[in-house]
Amino acid sequence: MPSRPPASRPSGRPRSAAADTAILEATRAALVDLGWSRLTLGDVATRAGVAKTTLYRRWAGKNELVVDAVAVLFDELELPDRGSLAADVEGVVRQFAAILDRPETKTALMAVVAEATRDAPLRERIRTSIVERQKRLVVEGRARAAARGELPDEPDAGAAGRAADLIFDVVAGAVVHRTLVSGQPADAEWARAFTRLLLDGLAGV
Amino acid sequence: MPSRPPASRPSGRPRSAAADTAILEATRAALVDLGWSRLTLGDVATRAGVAKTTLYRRWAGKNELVVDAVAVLFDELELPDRGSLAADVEGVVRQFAAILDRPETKTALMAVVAEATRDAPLRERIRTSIVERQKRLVVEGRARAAARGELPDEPDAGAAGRAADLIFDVVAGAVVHRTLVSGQPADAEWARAFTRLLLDGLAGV
Amino acid sequence: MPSRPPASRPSGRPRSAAADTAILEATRAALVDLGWSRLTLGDVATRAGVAKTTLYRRWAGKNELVVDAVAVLFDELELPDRGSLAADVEGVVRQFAAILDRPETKTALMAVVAEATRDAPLRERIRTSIVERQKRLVVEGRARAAARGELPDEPDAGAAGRAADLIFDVVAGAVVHRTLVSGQPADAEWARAFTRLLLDGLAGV
Amino acid sequence: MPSRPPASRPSGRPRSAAADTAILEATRAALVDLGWSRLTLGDVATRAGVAKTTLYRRWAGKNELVVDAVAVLFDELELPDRGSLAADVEGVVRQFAAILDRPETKTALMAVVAEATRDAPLRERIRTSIVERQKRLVVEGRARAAARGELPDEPDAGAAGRAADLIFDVVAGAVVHRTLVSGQPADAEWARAFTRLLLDGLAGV
DNA sequence: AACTAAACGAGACGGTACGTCCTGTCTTACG
DNA sequence: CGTAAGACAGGACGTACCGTCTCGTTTAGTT
Repeated sequence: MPSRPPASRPSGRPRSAAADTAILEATRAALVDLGWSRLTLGDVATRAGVAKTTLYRRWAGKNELVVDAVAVLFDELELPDRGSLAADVEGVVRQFAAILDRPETKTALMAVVAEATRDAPLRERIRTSIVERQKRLVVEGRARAAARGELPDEPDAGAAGRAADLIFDVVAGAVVHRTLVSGQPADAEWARAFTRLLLDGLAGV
Repeated sequence: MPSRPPASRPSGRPRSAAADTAILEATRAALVDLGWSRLTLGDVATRAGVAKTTLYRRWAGKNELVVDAVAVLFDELELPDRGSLAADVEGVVRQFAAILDRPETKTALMAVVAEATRDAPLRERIRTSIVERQKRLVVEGRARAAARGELPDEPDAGAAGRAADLIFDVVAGAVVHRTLVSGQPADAEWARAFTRLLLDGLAGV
Repeated sequence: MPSRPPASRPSGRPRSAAADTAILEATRAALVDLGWSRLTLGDVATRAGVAKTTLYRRWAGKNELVVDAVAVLFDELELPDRGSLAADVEGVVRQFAAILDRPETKTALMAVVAEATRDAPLRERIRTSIVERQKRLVVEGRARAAARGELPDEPDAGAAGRAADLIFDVVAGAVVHRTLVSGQPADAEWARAFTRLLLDGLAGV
Repeated sequence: MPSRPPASRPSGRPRSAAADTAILEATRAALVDLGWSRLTLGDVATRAGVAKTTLYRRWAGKNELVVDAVAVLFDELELPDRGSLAADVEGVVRQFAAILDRPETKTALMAVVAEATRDAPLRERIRTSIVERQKRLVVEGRARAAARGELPDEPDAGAAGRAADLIFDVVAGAVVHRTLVSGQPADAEWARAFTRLLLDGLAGV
């Protein structure tokens, strides 16, 4: 994920692959220890046993580095068939909450989102590295629910996409807001209540 | 909102009230111009025509100052009776989206939330200054809907509180996620679709 | 000697005089320990117990700092009446050689002269801080010799100035070249031989 | 002059002779453009169209390289018979002044001398590459003057050597000090005045 | 009207991190 | 094995802010 030079002819000494992974691991460790705002690239470099130049050769700055360091954590999310739409939703909500409960994601996610409000390339990086990548869960879940007959098929691809976007924003937004803004745990009880609301709507609560 | 000294004997020159408002205005202006991360307290002081000491006498640091400067913007939210629960929800969603579209809130809100993940007093300040203060909208809206017969009464106060919390996280989280994380506009069409989902649930979409 | 801001109204906290002297002393100590090329301003600041900013607020860079730190050492030169022109010359030559034998002058003098070849303000600083200030020795010595009848009076002030310049360049240049370029000690024997050459010329050797 | 490896078996690809001269020329060009302190070996390598490794294989560092690059310039000095000792001295002084007026010598000579104060091998390199090599001029000039009967013969070789050292330091030192420390031109008038002083001594001025 | 005590502007202070530059070494592929 | 290319660890650079401090100067409310 670090920016590569034009992939023409690799002349000179090649970049160390070990450095890449060491830097990303060091970044996550530093996030845990220091949080986003007190994390410094000099410290990350030291932790990784790497010179600052090596780090700056690969990433433009703190934001880009942190996005890459954190993005991979969201790939843990999976959607095993739990038998019903409600169980699937509840399951993924609790997985997502668990990831957001980690100190490295907690401190980093909102920070890079904040930075991204004034930095379009960073916004794009977040979108492709995190948002779009996890949207698969919604698509998969809806397909499974449709196969079970719990939801109607959606023949219009455009409408299906918009619906997936909406659902993703609602689910992810609710969990993020609960844990990071309201500062309350998204525990089992909350996941159940949220799932009921999502499936049945306000009237059903 | 700036921290006052123990209100014992006000001896010596009193603090300038003009300085307070000048500082908060300068903070919002600096947020617009520079964004959160490039805002510096020295610059805010200069813009406000105030010495740095004056600023630090009132606020502990950047985070506290920014929370105070931004919190007031959310007080613009109101809930006029638009005739139906759906119209009320859609209205408040669009108001909230409009506030989040301002450059000063956009850049500041997620930044202070990120800082708050490692700073309990700041978390509390956000909760009381912003979150709890706006939760009134949910309570009011539900009461009105109950009066209209659109929603059942909720006799249990505890359950009502939990439901309000949940709904607030879902609504606010969805709008925040849509605009700041996904980076898409929460426009009229989206507000309508979100309202339908919130009221009728997934099955109804 | 550090550059002062326009001496109008001293507003704000005044500069620490202690910092000035601590920095200059630290500079000389660092020159002794490290030599000119390995001296770093960060290290000088640390030795002086001062922040780098404090140092840069007063001096534009390494060269200016070192000139000021070293210039004062040349003020030790004096010209007591030793009874004859030859004795006076020999005395001042040996004093000058002793100063140039110190590690801090040895490493610093030629270095700043080298830098000055591409930096007119620095050249001027060296001229006024060191060269012109010590030229007094030549003027004084010649006056004394004239009083003794060893040298003719020089009625033309312009010619006297040019002669003083020439003599100064010859004396200082010879000692500097002997010690720093040829790398030989300007000891008593050499001082005597040089004095004889200066007074009597090549023919007399 | 670049350090050669033990002259055993020249196995493998031989070193490029063209590289040596290209590097020395590039060094002189860089000295003219940048001066000593801003000259970097990376830049010299680039100018010479050579890799840094090639450069480091031949010279230990900046100082050694610069001494070699500059030393050759002093070989231009010659001592044609100008008919009298005075004319010979004045001629060589003006030649030497002309060489010191070049930007590459001006900036480099004092810099390497300064470095040499803390680096014995470098000091030796300067002595053999520059100082001792040019001392021939003094020896030759004195011999010619003796042949003309302007100076007495010096039968004692040791004394002759010491006298040559002294004269060299006086002449070279005066020109260097005049041009680089005092920052004044060693022009024709100055050369004439200096020559008179050197030949006749202070009393004769 | 004079005194007192805190707030005020200005800006220097000791620090920390920045992102860049250069050094001297190394690791590739090529000749 | 020499070479061009360029990545590497290390370390200094000069700048920007931080949050604190020390000045001299207001500005209220006592005395």
